Amino acid sequence: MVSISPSPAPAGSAENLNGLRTRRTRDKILAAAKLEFVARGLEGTTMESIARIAKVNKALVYRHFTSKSLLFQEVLANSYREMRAREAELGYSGDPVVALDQLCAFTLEYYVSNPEFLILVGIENLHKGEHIRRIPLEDLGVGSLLRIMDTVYDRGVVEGRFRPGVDPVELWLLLSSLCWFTVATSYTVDVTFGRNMLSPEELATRRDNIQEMVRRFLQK
Amino acid sequence: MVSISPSPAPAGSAENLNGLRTRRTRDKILAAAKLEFVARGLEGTTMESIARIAKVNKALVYRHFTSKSLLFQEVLANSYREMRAREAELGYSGDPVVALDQLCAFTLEYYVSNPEFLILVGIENLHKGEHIRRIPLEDLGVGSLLRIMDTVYDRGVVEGRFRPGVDPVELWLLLSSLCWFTVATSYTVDVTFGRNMLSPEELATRRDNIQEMVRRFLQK
Amino acid sequence: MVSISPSPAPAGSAENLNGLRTRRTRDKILAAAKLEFVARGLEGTTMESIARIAKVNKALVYRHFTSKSLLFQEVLANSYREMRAREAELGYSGDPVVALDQLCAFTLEYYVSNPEFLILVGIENLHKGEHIRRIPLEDLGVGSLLRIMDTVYDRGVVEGRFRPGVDPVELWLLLSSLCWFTVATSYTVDVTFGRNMLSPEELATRRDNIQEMVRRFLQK
Amino acid sequence: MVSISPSPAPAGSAENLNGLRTRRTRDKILAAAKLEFVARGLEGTTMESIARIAKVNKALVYRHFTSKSLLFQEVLANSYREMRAREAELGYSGDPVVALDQLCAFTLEYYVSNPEFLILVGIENLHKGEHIRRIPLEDLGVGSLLRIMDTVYDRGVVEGRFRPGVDPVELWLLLSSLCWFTVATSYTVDVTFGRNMLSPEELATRRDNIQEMVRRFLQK
DNA sequence: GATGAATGAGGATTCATTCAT
DNA sequence: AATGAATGAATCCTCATTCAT
Repeated sequence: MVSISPSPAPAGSAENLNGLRTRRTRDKILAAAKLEFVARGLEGTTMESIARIAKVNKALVYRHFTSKSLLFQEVLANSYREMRAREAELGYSGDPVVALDQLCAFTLEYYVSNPEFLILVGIENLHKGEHIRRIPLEDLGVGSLLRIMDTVYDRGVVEGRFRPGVDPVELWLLLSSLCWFTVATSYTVDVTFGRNMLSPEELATRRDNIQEMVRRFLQK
Repeated sequence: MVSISPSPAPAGSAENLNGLRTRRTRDKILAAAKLEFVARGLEGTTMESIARIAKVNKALVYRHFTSKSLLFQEVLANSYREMRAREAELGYSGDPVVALDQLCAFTLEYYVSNPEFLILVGIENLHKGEHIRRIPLEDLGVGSLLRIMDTVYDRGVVEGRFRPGVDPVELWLLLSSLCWFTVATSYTVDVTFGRNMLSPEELATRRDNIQEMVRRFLQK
Repeated sequence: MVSISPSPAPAGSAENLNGLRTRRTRDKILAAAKLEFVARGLEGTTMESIARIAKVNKALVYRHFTSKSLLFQEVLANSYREMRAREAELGYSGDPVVALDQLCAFTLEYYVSNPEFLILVGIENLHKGEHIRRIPLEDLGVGSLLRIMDTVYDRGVVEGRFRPGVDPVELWLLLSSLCWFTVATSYTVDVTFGRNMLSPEELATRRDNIQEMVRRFLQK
Repeated sequence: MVSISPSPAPAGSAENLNGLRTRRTRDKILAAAKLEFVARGLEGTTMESIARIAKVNKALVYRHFTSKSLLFQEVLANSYREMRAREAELGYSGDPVVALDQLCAFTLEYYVSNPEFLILVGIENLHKGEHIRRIPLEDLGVGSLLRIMDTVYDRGVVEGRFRPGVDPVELWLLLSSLCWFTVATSYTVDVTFGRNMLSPEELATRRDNIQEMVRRFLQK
């Protein structure tokens, strides 16, 4: 797992250069791998194509990541980390109802804008979670999200705007469900219902409905 | 799944016997293929293993289904047909609110009991819907479902128990979302949230919450 | 292991033709594999080259023999079988002393003329016997050889020409040792002693000395 | 094996320290290489594993030995040198018959205790002697051995205890053969004859028989 | 309809070796 | 002397698919 080294090394030192070179190579490979895994799936992706896209030698990919499985694991971990980082950046309103709306909007927005994340997670679920299981929990870090859920919900209850007795995790899972499906099943829904869930108009409606639904769910 | 026609054939008729044999062979292959596709994914499944499980020759699989892609398409179509058949069997209450609860419960129940369906659909979405696109629409037949949605919703509106202005399809997509996620992301949610969404207790809570959510969504 | 089918099939029958085709293919592959294993060793040999020499598709080699390791095992088993067959053919003199001479001469001759056998066995010993361990014992069949040893030695003792108390197996191992080294270490002996043990003159001397040595070993 | 020169170097001399370091590095690599070549064969051994075991960088192995082939050549040369050193140490009895017995015992003992030597030589013969050919003859130095053979045999002839007319080299080759086989084919003999030639009891019998055989071979 | 044999095109992984520092 | 990064060429094995019967 790449962690940004906080210790600045003397510029020009061999160690540093090598470190930098390594970092850059790793990142190039990770980017190429993500691209391919998302586009072609785990089995559909070849180490060859990853190497080609990253413009490095195939053997180098192995030197850095040991196997396709571990490479996927790394890509997955990175995707979780990225999402966590985004969440952490967000500033939620002090008004719990507004904050809830923001949360709905952000989640839908994030899923729609980052379908790769859903695809990777979809792949992982089809593989029974065998990769995610090996990722250190802190790398998945849903902690910040749960803190947000807790804060917003508690405040809403305290202010008398939300009914008590709802499990914030459960609440988030429901909220997430509503956004997830929109992206994760867009192709089959498109064909079966003749409805493109990802068109701007549909998305706007969906966002409104999701917000409405969640809001009503918490009303007293 | 194609079920063996119960219509009695004249005993001893070679043609008929052959027809039966063929039907049975097709079904054996389809069953084996479904098993494998669900267990190993599209690329993870080999025609060899399908043939082995179906206890037929590999070339025979080709004779019947032409290619792996078409075989998957058939398996997928069958899964949709099967679900449609189940829906058609259901009897919904005359009370629209109760009917809505039943619909929520049935959908969650069906997804949980038939994760293969979600897996196949998940695979299909990861393949950008390239197979489902080629299935005749009437084979997918969501028609009956939509009729049910319309009927229930309209009655609820007429009876003054549901607010007007909601799109029944949209309603169903939201309802489906809430059930889908539970099954489709169970592995990753298990790891990230340390919560087994498929445990009986969790499922009961989830069902209650889904019903509550949908009910409130339609309240005036 | 190819065993010659004793049940004659109707000529022209598909089953028979397939069987024949299979047999011929197997044999071609086995011959090519033996050639390569002997020339390049186990790791030095590629399945590719075996296929090329046998003029069949590489995948076919796998269809027939599953893996390089099993293919080597088969080649090894065949070599043992061949040698056993040769021994069985031999007619030994009724005079035990003469028979012993014949045995020495035959063994040296066989090793010299079939260095592939020694090479394969050499490879196998370098691999700690991992392949031969899996060959059914009857396929290795040293039985006939041991019967010969017993017979000749016993007669010699009975006739008062050999001293008693020698273990026939031990006797054979010693005899074999003397012939084996000649072939198995010819390259290094050639360089270190500047002596080509496989030249005709050297071989003649060696044969005489081996016979002399074994004869004297059994003298009363 | 190159042993570290005991000649004391001026303390603190950088050059000397470097020389020592170099020598030690070479020796570590050679030791690791021998270990691996013996355990996995020439093709089975990777430069990577040698470097890992020697705890040095892979490129350093190349700096010191240029190629795997040359490294093997060096390991082989060292093994020959080592054996020669051992022989030189031995003190043989003045009684030629006793000396002969000692020679048999020593050779068998040495082969049994140093199977790596036989394995390396076995590998080399499977490679048609391509490495040993490039080793300077004096490094292989069988000279001392031959001098011993000559001395012992001549004395035996002079004393009238050995028959004349035997080639001492031939004599040694026969003697060596009897010991060699015991170690070099132990795995296959174990399986085919169900007899562990390397068990202590078997070894004792073998030693006795070899001595008996050689003794009788030289008797008048 | 059904089968066993055969194939071409990969695909993951490894390895001896070289390069830059 | 010593190292970590990088590479080109294989190598074993698999698989969807076709052929001959």
